[in-house]
Amino acid sequence: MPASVKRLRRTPEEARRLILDTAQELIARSGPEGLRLQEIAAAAGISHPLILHHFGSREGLVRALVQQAVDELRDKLIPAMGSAESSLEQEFDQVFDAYRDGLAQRLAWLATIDPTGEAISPAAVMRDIADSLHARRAAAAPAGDAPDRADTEMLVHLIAVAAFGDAIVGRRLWRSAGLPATDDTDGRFRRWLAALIREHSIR
Amino acid sequence: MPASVKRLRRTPEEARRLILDTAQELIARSGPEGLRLQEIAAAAGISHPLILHHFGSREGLVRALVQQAVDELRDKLIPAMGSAESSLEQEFDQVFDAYRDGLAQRLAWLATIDPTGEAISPAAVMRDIADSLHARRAAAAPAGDAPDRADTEMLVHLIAVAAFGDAIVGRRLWRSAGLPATDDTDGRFRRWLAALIREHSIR
DNA sequence: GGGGTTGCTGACAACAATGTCAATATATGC
DNA sequence: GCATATATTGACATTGTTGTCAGCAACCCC
Repeated sequence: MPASVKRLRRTPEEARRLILDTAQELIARSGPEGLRLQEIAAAAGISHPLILHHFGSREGLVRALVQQAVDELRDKLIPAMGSAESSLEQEFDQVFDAYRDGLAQRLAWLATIDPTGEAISPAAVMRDIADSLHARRAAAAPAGDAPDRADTEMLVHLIAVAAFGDAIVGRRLWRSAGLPATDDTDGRFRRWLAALIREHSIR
Repeated sequence: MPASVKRLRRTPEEARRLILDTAQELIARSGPEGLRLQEIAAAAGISHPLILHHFGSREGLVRALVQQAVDELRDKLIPAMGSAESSLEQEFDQVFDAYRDGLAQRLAWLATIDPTGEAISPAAVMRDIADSLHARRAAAAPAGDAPDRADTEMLVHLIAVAAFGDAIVGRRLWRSAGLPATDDTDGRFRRWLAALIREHSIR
């Protein structure tokens, strides 16, 4: 009759991971609007006070989710834009794919939660990327015709905002343009953009 | 003694406008996350059941807000990209400015609420814009060298996603790049992008 | 194996949010 | 003026959500 209740005991790190991953899945599926502790707990197979135990409050969980999204973006973007060997087209695929699985959605959520952009650490990701790309462009350019540093910064900015915008409203826009919202259309846009950039770099 | 309670009686259209405008302001200020009927009512100087009376439910209000955002974008974008006389730089300013006052934020909210993009009317805005721009490019091009229609579609898509992405994460990215998040930086990016496009169009 | 640390849970408290309803005030038409 | 229609509201019901707390159970260390 003791009905011995088996209870799983995780390390704090495991528990946090489990909770964050579950919350992330829920956000990717139904958006951050209805992110409830009970729902996360049910999906993760735990009780909701456990979330409060590990994150202190709902806001603590939100902060952790946002921080994870920012870290994830950085970890994907730096290798994507830093590799010296891959072609521009391959890099673009990596950058655009980095936003999949709801990452762009979570970042957009962050933007609505924190419109001013003060809450999260700046983390000079873009500068690192610009540094890396600029070094490659300078090396590739003919002697005496080194590209402008500002030009590289603008280029990085364009790729970043375009990839982000495309991830969020791209499909919608294709439909609105009367084109099929398919992977093929996505790919054609990436290749077109790569061609545009290459054309500009060569001058 | 009767303390005759002055009661303002609006037309249904006026009431809906008041509610929508108030809600919109609140969203622009503190994001759509904490959009509560009581809060809107307090800011508008009405009681919260009035909102339910005019929109049926909270979801009805959200639908109306989203529809208004889409309409607003269309009404701003078509004249911005359709005018034949203005320079590319002027057009860009109009397109980028169209997202101000929280419009981009509301559209991003829409994207998180309705990830698939089925809930709202497609409204072939992008096709109309592409049509208009394509006609101008064809007219401007030398005979026998008409630009590709697909090229124009890609161009419109690029401008749209870049402006949208810039509106949401642009400032954040500039900081991350170590550049000042100012109007000047914004303007330099727009002009740089305009130059890139012009360079491409001339070929 | 005994004791301490702590991950974990069920039950409850407190509050907030949407939605309902009867009543009231204001406009309009006659 | 009077009656009708309806915009508007205060009070209430209901439900859901975050947060608290005491106690239970798993693991570690001696």
